[in-house]
Amino acid sequence: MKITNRDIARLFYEIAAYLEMQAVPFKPRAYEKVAEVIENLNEEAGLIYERGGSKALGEIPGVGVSIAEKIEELLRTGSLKYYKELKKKTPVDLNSFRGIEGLGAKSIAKLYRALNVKNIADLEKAALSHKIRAVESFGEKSEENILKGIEFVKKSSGRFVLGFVMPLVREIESRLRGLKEVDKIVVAGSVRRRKETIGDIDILVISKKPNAVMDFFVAMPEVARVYAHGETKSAIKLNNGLDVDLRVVGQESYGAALNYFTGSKEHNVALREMAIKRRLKLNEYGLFKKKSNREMRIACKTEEELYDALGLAYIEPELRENNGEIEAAILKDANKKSNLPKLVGYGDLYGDLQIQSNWTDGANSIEEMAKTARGLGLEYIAITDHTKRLAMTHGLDDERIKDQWKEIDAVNSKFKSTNGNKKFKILKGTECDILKDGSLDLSDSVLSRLDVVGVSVHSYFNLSRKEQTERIKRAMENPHVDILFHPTGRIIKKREAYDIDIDDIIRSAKKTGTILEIDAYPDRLDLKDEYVRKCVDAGVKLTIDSDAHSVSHLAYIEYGISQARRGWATREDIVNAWPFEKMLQYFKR
DNA sequence: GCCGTTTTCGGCCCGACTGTTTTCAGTCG
Repeated sequence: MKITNRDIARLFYEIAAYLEMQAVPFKPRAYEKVAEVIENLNEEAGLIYERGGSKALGEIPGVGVSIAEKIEELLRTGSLKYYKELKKKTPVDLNSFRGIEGLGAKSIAKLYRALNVKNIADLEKAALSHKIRAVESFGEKSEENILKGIEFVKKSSGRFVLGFVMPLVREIESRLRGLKEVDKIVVAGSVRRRKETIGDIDILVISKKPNAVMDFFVAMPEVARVYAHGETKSAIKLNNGLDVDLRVVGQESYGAALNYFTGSKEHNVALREMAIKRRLKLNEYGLFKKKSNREMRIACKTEEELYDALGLAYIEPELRENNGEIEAAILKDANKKSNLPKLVGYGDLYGDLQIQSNWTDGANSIEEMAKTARGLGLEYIAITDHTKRLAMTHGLDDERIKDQWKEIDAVNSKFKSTNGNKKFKILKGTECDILKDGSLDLSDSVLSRLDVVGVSVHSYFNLSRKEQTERIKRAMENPHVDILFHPTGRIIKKREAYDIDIDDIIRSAKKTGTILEIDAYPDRLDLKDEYVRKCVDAGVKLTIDSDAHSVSHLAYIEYGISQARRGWATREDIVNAWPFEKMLQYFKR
């Protein structure tokens, strides 16, 4: 089995937790740090090792002699003795506890020692029978919080964050595309609709020799289990727990099959009802018309044909949730036009307005972030490091941020001198903390000198709905504030959004001219699609930002665009899809 | 266990909240 950087990082995070359980000093931080570095590496550790052996591994920041040896052992044998020994000492299933807020390694260790709690099922049993409150340093309240956490985990389990599994999806797709027996391939299902989390992967292939495709598919190295291995359908489970279905259809039903397997179920049901009204029948094999006791297949080679035959404009996959898209797609007889919006496109963004650098908790320098962004085709970025309230990130204060401006000026003039014709600009920005009372973490005089001011909440998540809403509204009323970053604070599968009145926030954004962000980081996607649509309807402008903390995160902006499209947003709704000067004019002056 | 040097070992992002205590450990960002 090939060991990826993700595998190594995950193992090191676990080692850190096991060491933490034993109260080993400092080592946990060392493993955590190196896990983070490896997770964000641009090159696979396996390739680095092939190129330069353990010496090259040692050049990775955070990797010393001991960790280089461990990576080497992992790459060569696929497992790690040190990890196994640690796990033997406290044999708890760490992954099953992930997502339970407030329960860290030390607490898990205590519960294991006192009650032999090894996984989330044990934990739930212990909490329900009130055994946890009897353990030292736990009480009634902690028991309650644990049960709440378990509820949250149950709700989000079994699903995968789209942006985190997409690299694997694309790898499998391109492998299959490379087979000579494959004529056409599309990943359908919720991946194609770009849902924020996916339950499984549905792949559709056109092939005249399906057996060869299926044999290859079930024999891939990541396959943990084969559920089915047939001529038209195979199903597997990957070693990361993700289920993948592969279906082979003939060219003649491709459009209908793609539509059927893309879903959503609700969208398909509504389409079938439309077909029935027109005396047609729609299924995964085609759209059929009855003619003198025989069924005739009409219009199924492409999805466009299919929709057209039903009197509809083509509906983008991101909209197919039966949330009004079918009604909007109805073609009016005279000019064949529909009410569907022209969605913002995947190549439509000019810039990125939330990026962290190594001035705070980012991994790369301002110049490195800028170069990578320019390589991705962007024309500008804003550097928006944290402010001092976020002590852990060594957030900037009124003085340090001025030092940062000097560096930004220097990098900007460097770009100018070395790239005369190609324009690229770094804007001076901030991700300024909103304090408990809605005031801001930088002075107004500093804020007024920035090109772009983003504000966000990182503390006091538990305020009442009223207090939290008022707090954020007060921040938006500040005349220097341009953007509210990740407005609801949710982290998918990890943390619920804080309690706010989103409609009130949107009204206030409209009134104050504040832009709301679609944070594109894969497990944030904040605002979510439903709220994006509310903004679009209310005429509140949006921005799509990567929230990158390293150069490898800059490409995440794609998932923010998906979220915007799922929220029916057009180019007109997204300020960083506008020409630069037009966007600047929209910012509060 | 790593790093940065003061080349051989001391220091390691830190402040605030929460729930448990009654002075603090654990967790989070």
